[in-house]
Amino acid sequence: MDNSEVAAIFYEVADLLDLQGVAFKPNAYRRAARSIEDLSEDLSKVAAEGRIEEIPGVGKSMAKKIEELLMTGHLQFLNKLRSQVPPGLLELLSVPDVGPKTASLLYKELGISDIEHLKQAALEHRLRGLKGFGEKAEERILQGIRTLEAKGGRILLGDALAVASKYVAYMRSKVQIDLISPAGSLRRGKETVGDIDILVGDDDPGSVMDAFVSYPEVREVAMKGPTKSSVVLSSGLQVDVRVVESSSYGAALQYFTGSKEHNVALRRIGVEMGLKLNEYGVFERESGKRIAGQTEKDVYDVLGLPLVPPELREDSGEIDAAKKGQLPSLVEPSHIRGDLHVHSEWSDGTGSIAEIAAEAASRGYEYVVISDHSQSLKITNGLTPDRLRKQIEEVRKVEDQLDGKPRVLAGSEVDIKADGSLDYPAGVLRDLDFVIGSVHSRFKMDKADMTRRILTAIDSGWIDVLGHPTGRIIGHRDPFEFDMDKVFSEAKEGKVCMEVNCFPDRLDLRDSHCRMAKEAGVMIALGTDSHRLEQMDFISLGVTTARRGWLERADVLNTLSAKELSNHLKRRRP
DNA sequence: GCCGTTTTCGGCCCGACTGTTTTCAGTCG
Repeated sequence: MDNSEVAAIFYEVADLLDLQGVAFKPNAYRRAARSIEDLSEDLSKVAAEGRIEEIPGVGKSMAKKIEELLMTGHLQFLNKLRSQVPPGLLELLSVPDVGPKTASLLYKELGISDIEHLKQAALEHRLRGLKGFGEKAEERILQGIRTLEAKGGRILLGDALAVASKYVAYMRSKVQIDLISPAGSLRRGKETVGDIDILVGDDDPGSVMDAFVSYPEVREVAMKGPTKSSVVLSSGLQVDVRVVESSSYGAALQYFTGSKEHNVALRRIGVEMGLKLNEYGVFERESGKRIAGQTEKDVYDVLGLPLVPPELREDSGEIDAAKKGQLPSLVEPSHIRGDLHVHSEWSDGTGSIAEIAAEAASRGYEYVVISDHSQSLKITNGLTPDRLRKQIEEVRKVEDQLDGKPRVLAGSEVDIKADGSLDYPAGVLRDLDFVIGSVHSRFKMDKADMTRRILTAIDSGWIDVLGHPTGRIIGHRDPFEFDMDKVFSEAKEGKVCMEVNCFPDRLDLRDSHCRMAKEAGVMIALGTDSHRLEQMDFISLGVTTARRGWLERADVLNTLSAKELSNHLKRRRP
């Protein structure tokens, strides 16, 4: 039973308690579940060392339940709860506008215990007799079920950013707006987002709202109030906008950026100081006097904290770090001096080496790594040793023509075969400036074999970077299993970097794994895995992921200058 | 069920919007 399984069980307990109308406990379980998810070590290890109760939000009672889960794989308490709540009632909670109160009411009054029956009842107009239910409520629930059936999913950060910037540009074109910014999980840079939040600071909310709902791609206006509106786009994506007076913009931006848990923690600090936080500002409880709100920094200031970067606002240790003045100084886009993973037309990319080099130069990079696929990956037109030698000649030629601005490194994304050997012999690898080793096949190997496979590749001494280390494709392929602790410690030993593959549906390593890698002393290399020139933009998604993983400039390989990089690479050739 | 330089008991974040209410409960973020 791993951490995420224990967390999932606690979430279920919380929902079941909610359905029974139990107060406060549900949130206690949710808080503990979140702490467990964020834990950077195995729960079983924490348990073995008697440190379970050190997990935030876990006390005696939950510690016992965790131990029971780890020992037996079951939880009596959960079984009891399940027997008290009809199966299926849980799924009702996933319907928008159906919360615990409504779900229990539906069950008690109409015996409804799953979405299918709810849909039937709504279609037959059997809901409108219920207390608090009218025609509208019935329609809303039907609409909610349709929305759920239609999408249910979250969209990739890269896609959401594009939608948001288009939307913001539209609103700006329609009406004069003082201040506007995406907020929510989008601003925090989560790898996927469920909806898009936009915050506006303006003293004329009416016209902003009108502009907002007039966006051509709006399919449905779900709600429209004087300061808050919500629409569904034809893609099914929900977009919320909130308008506050410009003088409250900082407080509101803080508030709507979240995360919810981060904000709860901040308000708790506020309460201790006799302050009240809301989207309009920070107020003294006694006098009601407003003491901050213009900027986000002011809000954190009056709480005695430095400004916490949005990417860290997950209540996963950043508040403590802020209190102690130990927030990391995060890596920034401007620190990045090159792209370490780019495909050309030699394999399955589209750009020529000269075009890629020119693109890198136009981005102000000092270097770029050409890293096409190796020979086994036939489907990508992987390079035979012969073609690779020719490509290296071409790389040298282009670099000479540009007088080394940028430096163009001859690299390869070399396949790590099932036995851990590399797809080129040493004689070929020796001619390369930069080697990314990647697993592209046999993802379903068992954990021990996959661990051995990766360790063998690292131990070869040839690879500089382990490419997309977990192999996941967000929403399509789960990460493959291997012993990350072992791999990280071996990588540290061999001075091998882990990649953050910046491709929008990879982001691999992910944020939390970056943090683990840093703690293990492993450097991160950002590579866009570009197959077209414009995809080199993806570097910003990688920087965001690195920031969410608490990485600083010194943790990221591509913050080195060209000279430092080549020294680094020279040092570690076998 | 957790937690505490005000507390080991008594709190537990806060406000907008909707629908159906004739003053507010439920849901959401």
